[in-house]
Amino acid sequence: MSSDRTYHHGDLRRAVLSAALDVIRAEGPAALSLRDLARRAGVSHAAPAHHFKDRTGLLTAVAAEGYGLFADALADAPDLRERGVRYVRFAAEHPAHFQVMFQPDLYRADDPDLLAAKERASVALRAGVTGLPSGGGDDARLTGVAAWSLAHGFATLLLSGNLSEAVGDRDPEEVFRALATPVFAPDGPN
Amino acid sequence: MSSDRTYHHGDLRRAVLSAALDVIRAEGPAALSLRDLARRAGVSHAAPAHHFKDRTGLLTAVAAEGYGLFADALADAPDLRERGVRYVRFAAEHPAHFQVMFQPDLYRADDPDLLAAKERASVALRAGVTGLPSGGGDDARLTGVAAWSLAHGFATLLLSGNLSEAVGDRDPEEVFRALATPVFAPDGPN
DNA sequence: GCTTCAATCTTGCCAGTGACTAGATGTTCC
DNA sequence: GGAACATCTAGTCACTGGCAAGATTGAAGC
Repeated sequence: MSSDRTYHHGDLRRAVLSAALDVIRAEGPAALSLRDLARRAGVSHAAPAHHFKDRTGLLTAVAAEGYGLFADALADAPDLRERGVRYVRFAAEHPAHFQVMFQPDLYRADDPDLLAAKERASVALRAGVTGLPSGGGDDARLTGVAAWSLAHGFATLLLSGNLSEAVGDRDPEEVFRALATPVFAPDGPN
Repeated sequence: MSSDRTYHHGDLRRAVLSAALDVIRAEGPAALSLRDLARRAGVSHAAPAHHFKDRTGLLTAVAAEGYGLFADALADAPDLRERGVRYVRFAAEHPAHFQVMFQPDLYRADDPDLLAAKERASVALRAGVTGLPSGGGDDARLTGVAAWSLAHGFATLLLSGNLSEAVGDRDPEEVFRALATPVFAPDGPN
């Protein structure tokens, strides 16, 4: 942070994006105000518009960045259960991104950058499901959706505060690993 | 709808609530505007405030109503899998309620009416989990969280449009029943 | 070095919104 | 029929998103 503010900010795009993530994490996407973000960055109220066009554009950028990070986080998971663990970990570490990503009415779903990142994530998510013992048929697809649902449900319930009682002060990842093991363990008990 | 509008609306509270559900279903909670709802109901812009105090109050009422309907929908489910099916059915039939219920930053979580309804739903959700073969210990709690996560994940992915490919034109309930059967069937295979 | 040009940022403006206040209207109950 | 109350209206204010016009800066070409 340079105190000698010049006319040009330097990296306003990242500054606004980061401030937006802070606000979303703390108060949810509904509390986002472009003017507030501009004030935090120390620029005029119309400056962010040049980088994001409008409020929806900003949220689209958040979602796109989120899907990119998501794809990276899921890559190279050894098995289905571990992929679920990384899914939960991503949600816990990037709650703002995660929240926006799965509320399509907040952003422009047809944005090219977003579509590309989402496709990358989709590939990373699907990889390995077809390598299950049940083969690559309809069963495998159902198994994939079940695994996705389990991880996604745990992640969203966690972020909405609905698991605070069940998880307690334990690491959410570990709780998920424990409950996921009997469900689709590659070599677990049962 | 009476065309002979009188000074008193008759049931403005329900009219605003219903209009709100329509908007949320179509465009999400972010698109809610109290003034728009007032226009739809044919009353002045400040009329809804008497029934809901403010925007947050309206969303609190939506969440409270949702938890009440939710508790009713879950009551008397024969087994854990069927409870999951009803969970998914509720989300599909009441998408607006469901969306708001699980975004606590939208409403006042300490509202008495809401807390009462949520407690009812919580009881209905937990009932039967302790009656599982694994007993009432920590395993049962994990199984309960797993079942909840599975149903909740499927429901939210469904509402966010992420399962349109996997579900196709089939009934979501049936798809869920199919994928849930091997996971925690009361008397299924394995 | 100087000019041109595009990118970035500022200022000013407008319509729409949420929230508040004071007052008007209708209803209920005695 | 009149008082007390719930409900609705009208007016206002601060704030927001979005747009347009202009100012400032940095970079590329000559």
